[in-house]
Amino acid sequence: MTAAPSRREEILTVAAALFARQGIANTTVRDIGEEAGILSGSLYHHFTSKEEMVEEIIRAALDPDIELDMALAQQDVDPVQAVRELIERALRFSDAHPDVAAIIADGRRELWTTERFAFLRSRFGTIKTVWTSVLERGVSQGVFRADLDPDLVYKAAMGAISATPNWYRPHGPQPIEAVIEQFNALVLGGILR
Amino acid sequence: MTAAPSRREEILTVAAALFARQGIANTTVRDIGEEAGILSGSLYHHFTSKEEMVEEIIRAALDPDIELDMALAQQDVDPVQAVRELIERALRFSDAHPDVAAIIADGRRELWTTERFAFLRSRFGTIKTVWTSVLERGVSQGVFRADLDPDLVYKAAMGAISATPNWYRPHGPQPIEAVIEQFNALVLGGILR
DNA sequence: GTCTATATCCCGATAGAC
DNA sequence: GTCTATCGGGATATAGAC
Repeated sequence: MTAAPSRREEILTVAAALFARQGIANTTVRDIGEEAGILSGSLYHHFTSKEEMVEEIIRAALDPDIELDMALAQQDVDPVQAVRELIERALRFSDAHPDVAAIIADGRRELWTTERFAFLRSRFGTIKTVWTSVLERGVSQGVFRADLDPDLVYKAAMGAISATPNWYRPHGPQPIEAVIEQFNALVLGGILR
Repeated sequence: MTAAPSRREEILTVAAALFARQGIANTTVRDIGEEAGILSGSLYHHFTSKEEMVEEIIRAALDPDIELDMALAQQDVDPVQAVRELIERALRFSDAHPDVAAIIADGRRELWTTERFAFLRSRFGTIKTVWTSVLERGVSQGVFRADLDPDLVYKAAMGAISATPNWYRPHGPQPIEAVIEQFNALVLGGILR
């Protein structure tokens, strides 16, 4: 019962695929027009700029679960279980929104330094805070190794997760659950006392 | 007793810094000229194209230790020790050649799809083979977990390592040895039986 | 070896007809 | 809502004087 996609949404879908495959800067508005069956000039009836398309693509994928981010942080949840959920949530995002995951990972430098995408920095800042506070709690509870550097563990784990768009394909031979399983074993094995 | 750098080398040094900071596509030959104290047109007396600069920068950093890559693979080295060395070698590269590490990580899509940089694909293909064969040997020897997926472990570890240029700064507060130590504990803890 | 000057191309974006 | 036509700008690269 999904409503028929508006022309605007159709265009964003093909644009997202192009941005993910070729990178934002290497995708021209003429590319997008060609793929969408429209002339590049006509795109500007729907959008005011290419940047606006990028922003809308990213926001559409990010917005739905904003409120879930903080849930695991300050609580009295088991740190081990919290780490599992953080890993699963991040990997399921790459599975559900592979184009956006690729766009964010690949366009990192470009997006991070553009005023328009400041919301991305703050969003990932929040995610980092959640990770490190969970890790710190695990250390102080003696369930994670005492010599563990929460900041570095976050960077390493997020680095590995951010790279998944380079090789993971949704609906491919490897189910996302298997990837989650391996990541859980890898990360938890690496940090448990 | 290092020889005085040639003009060519001077230019490549500032170009590498710009490519690492701004990305290859976002760095213009005018940027490079300005930073090197030369006009953009004059750069073409030294180089035939911007691509040539990129290639020479990468090759200069990569070439020296080509022959060391295969050393750890087929041997009868202890798999645990081999993993330690693979991690250390990769991280020391990011420490010794931070600009090139950043250029390769950030320019991945662009470089990987350009004929001129096919040598990069083959180079990293070799590295992957070494990692996975070491991991497989560890599994079959019963020292690594039996359910471990060598391919995925390589991708995760390399993803984390490739992201280090985003946050690690040579000569910064954190010595590379500390980073190596943490990565070793993290990865080995994650894969040991 | 560097500068002056510019060719050539492609990009994002706009204006107005239909 | 799409097309025709094009502007204005910035990119790589070149030609020839000094």
